[in-house]
Amino acid sequence: MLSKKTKYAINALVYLARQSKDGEPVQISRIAESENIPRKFLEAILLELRHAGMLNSRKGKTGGYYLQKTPEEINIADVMRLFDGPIALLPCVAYKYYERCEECIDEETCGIRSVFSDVRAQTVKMLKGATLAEIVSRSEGLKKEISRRKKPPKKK
Amino acid sequence: MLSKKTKYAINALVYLARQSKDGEPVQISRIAESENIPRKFLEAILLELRHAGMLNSRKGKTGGYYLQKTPEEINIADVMRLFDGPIALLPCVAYKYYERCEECIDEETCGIRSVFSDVRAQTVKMLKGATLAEIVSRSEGLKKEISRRKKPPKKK
DNA sequence: TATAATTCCTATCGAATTAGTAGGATTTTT
DNA sequence: AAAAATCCTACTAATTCGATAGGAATTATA
Repeated sequence: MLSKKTKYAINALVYLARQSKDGEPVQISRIAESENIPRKFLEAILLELRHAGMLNSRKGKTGGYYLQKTPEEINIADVMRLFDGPIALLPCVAYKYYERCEECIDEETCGIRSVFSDVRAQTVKMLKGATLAEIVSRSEGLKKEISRRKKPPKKK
Repeated sequence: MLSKKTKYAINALVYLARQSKDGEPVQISRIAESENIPRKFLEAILLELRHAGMLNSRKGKTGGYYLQKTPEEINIADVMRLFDGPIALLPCVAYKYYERCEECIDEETCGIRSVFSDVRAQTVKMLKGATLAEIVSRSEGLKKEISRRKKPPKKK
């Protein structure tokens, strides 16, 4: 499961993708209240996102955070790696965080590894496609579908 | 990432799928040595697998563990759920372990949830297909491929 | 130029989880 | 009766998670 940190990070990023028109900074406390995230915890999270180059900030009285990249360039895979580490379920199939399984007898012929290698490839593919833009778009789609269902079609 | 417990469990199960001819029990200490798993830890793991109905055991001098189901019937998804809980990355897209995200504002229109729902579906599908039989078969396939590469084809 | 409001940053903390270990009870074969 | 295996409960050290505290630095504005 995702850590709360990662979940909060994604929610904050999506919020910024929606809110910040023309890149105007949004205050931490505003994001925290809107997204039900503990203020101080969010502070630490946004800081890390800035260090990772996804966000930028302005200090002082009119300060706040805003996206450093476009919503198309920020994806869930990168956010997850930043806070939770590898997406792979086994260290021996991770790409950036590769590590041999200590108990492993023969990595090359390991059927377990083969399975988890496939799982990782599929998952990474899907999570890279999950950009902030894609998430916002999906949400819009869901809203439309629901309002369509609530207003039943007129009789002929 | 998988816990060591889950990894050990899978390795032990695959070992049993390979070793136990005609369902003869295999001793814990033998599995532990062969698969590089701490003896006492493995003891606890096998016990859980028995309680879950995947293994059975015989006590006493000629005792040990053996598969309770066929290698086709035991899959990685079930083992992971047993030790690590849900396969879903968000509680709100888990099936058996469903839980609302506390911070969530509207589950129905959540684009994040939509993405992770897809990821879960794909992952579960792959992990259910990953039976002990499939894993052993993949391993055999890999062995053959390697030996083919080492003996280069004869000249015409 | 003071001050109010914001981010920046380090340190700390309690609770939960992980990865085991200890030790003896129970069961079965010889 | 002894040997050898599983069964079962309890414990523990180390790490991670989810946060909080408190103040330094920065910036707009009265």
